[in-house]
Amino acid sequence: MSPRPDVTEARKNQILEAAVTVFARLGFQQTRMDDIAKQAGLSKGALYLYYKSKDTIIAALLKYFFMQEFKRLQAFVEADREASVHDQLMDLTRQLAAVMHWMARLMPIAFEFYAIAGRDQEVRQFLQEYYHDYRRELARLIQRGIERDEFRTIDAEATATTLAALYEGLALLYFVDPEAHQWTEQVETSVRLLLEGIAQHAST
Amino acid sequence: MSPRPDVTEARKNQILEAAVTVFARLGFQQTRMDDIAKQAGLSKGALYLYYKSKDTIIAALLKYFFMQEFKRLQAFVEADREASVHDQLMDLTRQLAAVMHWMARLMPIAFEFYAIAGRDQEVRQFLQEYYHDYRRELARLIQRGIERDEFRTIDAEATATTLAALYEGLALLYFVDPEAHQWTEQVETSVRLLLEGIAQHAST
Amino acid sequence: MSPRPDVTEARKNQILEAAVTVFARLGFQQTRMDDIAKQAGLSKGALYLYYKSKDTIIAALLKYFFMQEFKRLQAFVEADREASVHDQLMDLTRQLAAVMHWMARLMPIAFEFYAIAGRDQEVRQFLQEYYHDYRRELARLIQRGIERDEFRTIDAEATATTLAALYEGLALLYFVDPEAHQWTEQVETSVRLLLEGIAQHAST
Amino acid sequence: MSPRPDVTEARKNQILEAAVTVFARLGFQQTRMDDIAKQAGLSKGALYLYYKSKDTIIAALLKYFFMQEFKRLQAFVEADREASVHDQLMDLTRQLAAVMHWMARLMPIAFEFYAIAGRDQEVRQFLQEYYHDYRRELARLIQRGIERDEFRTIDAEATATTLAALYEGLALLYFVDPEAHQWTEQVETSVRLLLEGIAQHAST
DNA sequence: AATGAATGAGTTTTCATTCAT
DNA sequence: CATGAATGAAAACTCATTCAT
Repeated sequence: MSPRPDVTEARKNQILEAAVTVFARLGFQQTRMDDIAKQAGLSKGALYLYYKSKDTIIAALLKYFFMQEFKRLQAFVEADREASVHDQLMDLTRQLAAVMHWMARLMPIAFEFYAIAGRDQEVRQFLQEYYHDYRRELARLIQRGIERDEFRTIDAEATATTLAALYEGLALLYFVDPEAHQWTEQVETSVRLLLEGIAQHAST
Repeated sequence: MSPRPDVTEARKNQILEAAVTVFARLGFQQTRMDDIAKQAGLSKGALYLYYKSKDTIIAALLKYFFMQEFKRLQAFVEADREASVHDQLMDLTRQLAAVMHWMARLMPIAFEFYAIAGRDQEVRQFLQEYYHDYRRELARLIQRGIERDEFRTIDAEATATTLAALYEGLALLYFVDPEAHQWTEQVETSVRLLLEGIAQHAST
Repeated sequence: MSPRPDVTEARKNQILEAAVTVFARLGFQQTRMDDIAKQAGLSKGALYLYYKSKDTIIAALLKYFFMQEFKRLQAFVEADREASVHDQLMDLTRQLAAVMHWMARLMPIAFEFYAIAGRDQEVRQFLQEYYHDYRRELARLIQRGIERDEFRTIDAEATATTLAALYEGLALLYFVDPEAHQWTEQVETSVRLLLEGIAQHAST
Repeated sequence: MSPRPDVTEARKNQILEAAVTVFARLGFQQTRMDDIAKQAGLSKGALYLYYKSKDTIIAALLKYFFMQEFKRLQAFVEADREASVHDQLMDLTRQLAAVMHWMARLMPIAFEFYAIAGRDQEVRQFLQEYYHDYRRELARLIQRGIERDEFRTIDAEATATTLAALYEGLALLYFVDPEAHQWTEQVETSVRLLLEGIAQHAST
């Protein structure tokens, strides 16, 4: 309605993206409002027009950050693919391996959020929901595999949790030491071991 | 005989233990030197008699913290047990599940260290060595399983990495949402799935 | 035309002048940043916008302080006066006597700089240059007196040094005990004694 | 009387001498009680058995420091010499030049005392007495010169002040830049100029 | 008398936040 | 809307002084 289109949303994202970049490099604490402002190409004052405080930026980032991650998974699962679930999961895995290097740059942010979750109820709750949804999507996929007789009659939920844990753990290990292994292969091998544990003997 | 025995070692540990407690609750940044001092039952000045700075305490904590963790694993692996490797790993897993609640309290510290590793070469290197050693111990155990024909001829290294990742991931998920599952069972189920993936068919 | 003119230079001087006042009263060490801020009519934080640290203020003050002093002398010497050099030096002396009371207030600052010169190469070097220039100006004047046959053929440099030493010493004695003498007369008498020592007999 | 001789005086001097050394190098403020203790070969606690506080040490030093200086002059003047006063003063001057290098090391302490005098009545008063006595001794000598007809009928007091100022000023200039001149000659030249100003024509 | 571990008040410096322009 | 100069609360760290041994 207003003659000028609402620039607010754009600015808020501009700030969040700047924040991601700087936070990833310096951490929440070491990052100055000036750093974010400079990275966003705005003045320090402008930040406060869009976010009430540094903490508000961090809180908004929490959602922005994990939302993006979740959408990737969801998009994958919702694509009603014709391939076997086994192949779909290997696809998902390969995709993960492919973006690992890029993700590692952002992982310090995730770790800081995990650390904060230990003392902040709201952050913890958000992460709980995130992981709940994340596992639900995986479980849905695995359930499909059971129904198609690709997998044994296992607990889809528990298996999804296992897979999610494996992904998280591999990402952590990769982050700590990207040179330690041929991670692309390692990730595939890890998931293949798991899939063999849940496969019908026929598939072995 | 000497009038005053050297209390330096004792004090340093006293401070580190206090630091663990407070850091876990408040995080590195939110924790004031006064908080550590109070928790240790010392004055702020006394802290500086034993550690040059807050950062020095954190650096000392890094070693103290992961060393303890590693010793637990090492003690387990070195015990030359007669049980099957499968049973040993399930034992290790159950032990992990048993201390998970206790560990979760300390995980924020670990997460902060991971976050710092992203920007501090020394911390990163320390963690690399830690995980390297950690995986090596697990690989040793798994290799034993292969030699005893319990497991298929798999890559012991890659499998150890998988197991380590699984442990880390499960600990993370537990930390975020301790109520989400019957974690004791979940952890066992997860590892059992993996073990089935690597077992000789005879064991299925 | 620009909305806000650059106040940096003004602020820096404002701070230096405040610093002179407070340092003279309390000394470098006893002076709190808050004292300078209050004296300057600024906040403590503002000080740090213009000077990196307390030491930076002190360093800037060193130059500001002695520069002013030197300019006074230089202005005097450069004025190509027609009076005899003897009369010019007596003029300079009377001028010194006149501002002595005002200078005494600032002398604690000078003394602190001298003390620091004992352990700081940069400060020492600055003072060396200051006194070098100071003596050179006096020597120039005295040389003029020799050329005009007012003075005997003496070493102008050595005499300038003598005069400078006399000035410094008298200022010191005045500072320590302003009531001890009729200083205005004392200073004139002292310099007159010296001038008689260097005068051609004709002037006796 | 007591079986053990009183060690208190010895200890107090031991501490003062240590203090002189360290203060000269580091300044009053930068010097830690630990530095003095170490230099004196005592423990920090021991210092407090003999001096109530750091300030008490500094206060005691003030007396110790200038007293030594004064004794040197007094010893010189009291020696009822047969030489002409002119020669005696030149002797005194040469003696000054000879110890200048050694004195320079201690001058930072003197400067700190001068600076403190600006804000501490007690210190100022002590210095006033010191310089009063100092000038009186010189005046006594000069008066002798007048009585012996070596000097013109000048104001002995004012001349003593002039000479004292000259000494102080030369010491200051030497301290700031020991390489600037052949100071030994400079000092003699300076005083000779003055003496020529006060001499009877006969002696010129 | 002597020690040196412990104390805690005091100071510099930083930086999120505000607000006059 | 946007700016960036100014604010001042907060915290790491120091070191003179104390006191149990």
